[in-house]
Amino acid sequence: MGSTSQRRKRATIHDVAVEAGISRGTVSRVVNGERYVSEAARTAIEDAIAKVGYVPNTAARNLVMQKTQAVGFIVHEPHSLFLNDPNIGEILLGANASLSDADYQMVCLVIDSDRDTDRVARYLSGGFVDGAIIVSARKNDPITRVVSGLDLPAVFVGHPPELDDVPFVGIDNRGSAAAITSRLLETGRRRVGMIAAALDRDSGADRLAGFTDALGDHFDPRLVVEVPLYEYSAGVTGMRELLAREPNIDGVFAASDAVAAGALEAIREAGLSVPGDIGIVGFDDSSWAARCSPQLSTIHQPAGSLGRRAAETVLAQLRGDEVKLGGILLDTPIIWRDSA
Amino acid sequence: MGSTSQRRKRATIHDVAVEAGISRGTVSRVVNGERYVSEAARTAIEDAIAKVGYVPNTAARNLVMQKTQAVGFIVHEPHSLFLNDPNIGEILLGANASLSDADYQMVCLVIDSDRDTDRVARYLSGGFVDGAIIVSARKNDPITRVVSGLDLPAVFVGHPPELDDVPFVGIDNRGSAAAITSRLLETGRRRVGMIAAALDRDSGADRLAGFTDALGDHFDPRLVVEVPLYEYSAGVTGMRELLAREPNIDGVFAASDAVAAGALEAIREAGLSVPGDIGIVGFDDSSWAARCSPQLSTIHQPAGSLGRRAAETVLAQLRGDEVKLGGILLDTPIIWRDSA
DNA sequence: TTGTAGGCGTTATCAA
DNA sequence: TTGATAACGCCTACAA
Repeated sequence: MGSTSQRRKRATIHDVAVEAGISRGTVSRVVNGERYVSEAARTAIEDAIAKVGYVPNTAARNLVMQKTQAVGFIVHEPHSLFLNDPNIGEILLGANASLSDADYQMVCLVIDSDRDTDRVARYLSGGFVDGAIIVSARKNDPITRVVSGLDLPAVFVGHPPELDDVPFVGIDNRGSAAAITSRLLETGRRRVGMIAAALDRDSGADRLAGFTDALGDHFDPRLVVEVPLYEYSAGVTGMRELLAREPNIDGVFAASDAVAAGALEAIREAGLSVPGDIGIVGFDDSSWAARCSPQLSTIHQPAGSLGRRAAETVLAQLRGDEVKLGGILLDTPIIWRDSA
Repeated sequence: MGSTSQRRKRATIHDVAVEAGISRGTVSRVVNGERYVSEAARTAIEDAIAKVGYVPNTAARNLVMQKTQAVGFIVHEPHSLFLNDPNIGEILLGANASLSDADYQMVCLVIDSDRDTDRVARYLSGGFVDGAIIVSARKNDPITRVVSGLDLPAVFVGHPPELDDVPFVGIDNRGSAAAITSRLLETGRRRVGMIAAALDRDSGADRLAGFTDALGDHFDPRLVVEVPLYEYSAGVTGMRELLAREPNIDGVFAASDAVAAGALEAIREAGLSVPGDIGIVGFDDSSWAARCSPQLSTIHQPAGSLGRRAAETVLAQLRGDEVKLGGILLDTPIIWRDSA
């Protein structure tokens, strides 16, 4: 028993016109709800539409209208990050909300291999979308090249590496990191270290820089351990390493909440207490933060707002508004809870 | 300083043809790498393409080719679920992998409101995709109606409510739930309860049914507490309730790993130990499972494979192959760890 | 208020 | 090997 039920050809405006005995022009008017259509014609056409099961072919419409009412949301992340990053989902939802309000369809394109990169580049070039929101671009990214070559209205979430004259929305990772580190210092901790992650990316490097800023003369490179990704497991190993290097450590800035959660685990397994023995702070204010015990003191990353602002920025470009190049930085309040 | 750099009109095949002094037909052949083009013509055209910055308009191509090489991946979930469900991401990646191999573009459409539903329905009808993969359809879902009205090649992930004669790929929630409950029973637990979640969905209802099956005569409705979603916080409250109803409970089947993780927290806060006092098992084998302490005994849900199989199923339909209606059920091995 | 016809950017058929 | 030319399905002046 197969599903081979003759896939019948889709009805076109022409079919409707024939069925209703009225010209295609008028059918088109009815479909698009325009004025100047007689009641008689309208009902006849509506009947015909129902009868032949007509549904407009948007691709054809786009071709003639030269626009698609769609915006691409491009996520370029390796598996593990895409699945674990607590922010991407919120950014996506925020962007979708704004786009949806403006009656634009968000089309999410996932890049997970070089083949994907090429195909997405083609897709973008193909005129399927009127604009693009790009999350976590890489340096020397073909996508970036395509976008600027086409001068497709686009906005980046996070500072695109090596690109300064493009609109982007992000946060001040460095300043935020410095702020929460200072706050941690103010609680009287003397030996504070950092589990730095993702140093190959702006966010990671900036958070480390902020940490360094805040420590000033007290900065001790031995108290910084580097891990590859913003991951729970990286937090565990990172913290173990830190403890090995400096058993008397009493404060830790983890590069993200997930890392902090892992660190908590390592501290617990070492028989130490938080915040008693060690004060620890994270970054993101993701669901990890409230779920840990004790709950994490952290930096709030306004992921939903990032998505919304990004969407609004491309929408503005689409409208033809002036858009300021360079970054829009959103606020990142410190959320002080129990872990420090 | 605005970004108002005259968005110049995109070059078309026609422009290239004029520039190269050759007909559009030949240009098209070059673009599509066909044979029977003289070297001279080819290089002339390639130069012209580079000169005018030509990039094919895929929308136009699709119109005439009557296909798009794209498949929609439709996620219909409320915010919190979409962000927290550990499976969706893996399903998406699995589907993308298969689609990518077949040189299809996956376009992910997120439905987050009624407006979204309508727009996605339009998008699907619009001829932008050749097929669709639908995750977590609702009963009486407009999307489902559109898909079947269009008879667009489609496959569901999970059993679509009230629909039996459509292809879908899923797992045997009921059997799996019964299996792990039995396994828990075999460890000698006498008072075992369940934190049942998402009973308004097939997966949730089936897991409860499986639990009931396994318990047989020993089933005690007082030991089942219902929570709305597969969430950590639901696990915390659910477990507290269970403990309140039956302080001597010594076994728990949580409807998902996230729920189990929450239950662990509630058990800890009650001063009880796992697996000493209470044995607990989960469902999903998501990242929660390995992250808990003790690590969770659970059912492995093959999310990546679900995505791949789903993609292969629509790809098969696209090829015109016979596709068996009804479900393909994937294996769900028990992963026995430390929590029971 | 309605019909006609041209064009959107490609591909594909068929002569040349 | 190449060039016309007709679709593809739709919108939109323009004319009636």
